[in-house]
Amino acid sequence: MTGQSPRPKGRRPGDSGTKEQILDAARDLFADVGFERATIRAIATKASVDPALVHHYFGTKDELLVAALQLPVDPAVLFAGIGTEEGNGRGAGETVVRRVLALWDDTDTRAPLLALLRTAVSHERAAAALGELFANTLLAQMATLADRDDASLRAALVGSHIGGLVLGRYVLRLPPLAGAAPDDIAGMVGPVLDHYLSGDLARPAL
Amino acid sequence: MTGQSPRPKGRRPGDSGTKEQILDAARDLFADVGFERATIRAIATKASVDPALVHHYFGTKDELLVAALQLPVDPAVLFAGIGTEEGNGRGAGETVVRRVLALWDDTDTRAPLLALLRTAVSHERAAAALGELFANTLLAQMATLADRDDASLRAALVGSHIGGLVLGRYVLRLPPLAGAAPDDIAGMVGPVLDHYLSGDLARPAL
DNA sequence: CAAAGAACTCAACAAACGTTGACTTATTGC
DNA sequence: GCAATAAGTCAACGTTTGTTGAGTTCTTTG
Repeated sequence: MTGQSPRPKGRRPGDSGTKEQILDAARDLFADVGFERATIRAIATKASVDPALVHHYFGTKDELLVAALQLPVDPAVLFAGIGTEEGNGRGAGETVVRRVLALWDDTDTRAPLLALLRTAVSHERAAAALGELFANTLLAQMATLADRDDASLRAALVGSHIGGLVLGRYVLRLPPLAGAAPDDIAGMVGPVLDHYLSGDLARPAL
Repeated sequence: MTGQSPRPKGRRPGDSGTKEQILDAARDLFADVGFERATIRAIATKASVDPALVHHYFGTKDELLVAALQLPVDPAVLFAGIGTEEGNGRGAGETVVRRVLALWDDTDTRAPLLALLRTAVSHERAAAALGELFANTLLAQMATLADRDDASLRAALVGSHIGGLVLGRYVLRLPPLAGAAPDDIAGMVGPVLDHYLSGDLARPAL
């Protein structure tokens, strides 16, 4: 092995999915080390590509960020059925927790979500995006509750509890949380979410 | 304004609290923009000091981080009384929430805490520190519950819920959470914490 | 009052960063 | 089949970064 395969110079024949490779690499690195430490050079290397190509496709690094942060999950699906007549009451919260954990336990979907969370905490723009995401989509799904005047507060309580769960299990990796089975967690947290969704906030029935 | 006061060259007379100024500046910047974007030069400028002095005192930037991350709050005080005979049952969770919010609403104590949270999400070392902090000190305060075999799980649930609350109110700034009065939040979240602390996790009394 | 050391600045280092422009190769439209 | 354009590499740019070593001024110790 003397010549270590110097990359060919021009365009590749056929349909190389290079653009997606770059996005995948970017999401992986954003998720692993956050926005600042994920250098364009590292992303390019991971995608087996020249750094200049990243700019050729996405322009500046910030633009690459917003391109990589496009959610692979429709949040409306996550909360589908919450607050409707059938989905209301017992089990709704548990279902949501189970869906969220399933999403985060799958390696493919975890990367972009972790990337979003990591950057949201340090990047003002991503924070706003995540905030709107929770506020709008969760609220929109709380159909039968939407007329209550405290609906957005209820949504915020639910969202923040789920956020804390994710933070503890996947970012901080608190042992009891990271080690527990999804069903167990859903069984314990779900009822609390139900309470936040439809219970009496002032006079809790505990 | 021709000569813009070039700094004197040697040691200052008297007792200049420069070391603390540097730590304060570091905490402010870590809290504002996170670890990576808080450059040593910016910290030094904010502290009205030469960048080299930062190294003179704290060595590498990572060492400055751990020095700045020393909590200004004894977490044991935060959870004092939780799980004891008097503090148990009604009101314990509400008290904790009120204490936590008071801490985060105070600008002086918020900076180092925000710095800790921001860096914990992107820095492996800070994440471990925050994790241990919650696990150990919260657990240690749950006196009467410590013999239960699920004590650490209960502590993790409480900690993650509080973490989510902080995340939503101070980092993402979700309007309903950021705008609510501390007492209102404590009234709604407190009972849930009580449930996590001493309620029946498997068969929730909702 | 001299010597040791702490506090402090200055100038510069090497490395890494995001970004750019010129160039080469394949594909597409007419 | 010939231009226009997209896909791709290469080498280099100007900054900014963390960090260092030498030098200067004050304080402390004996």
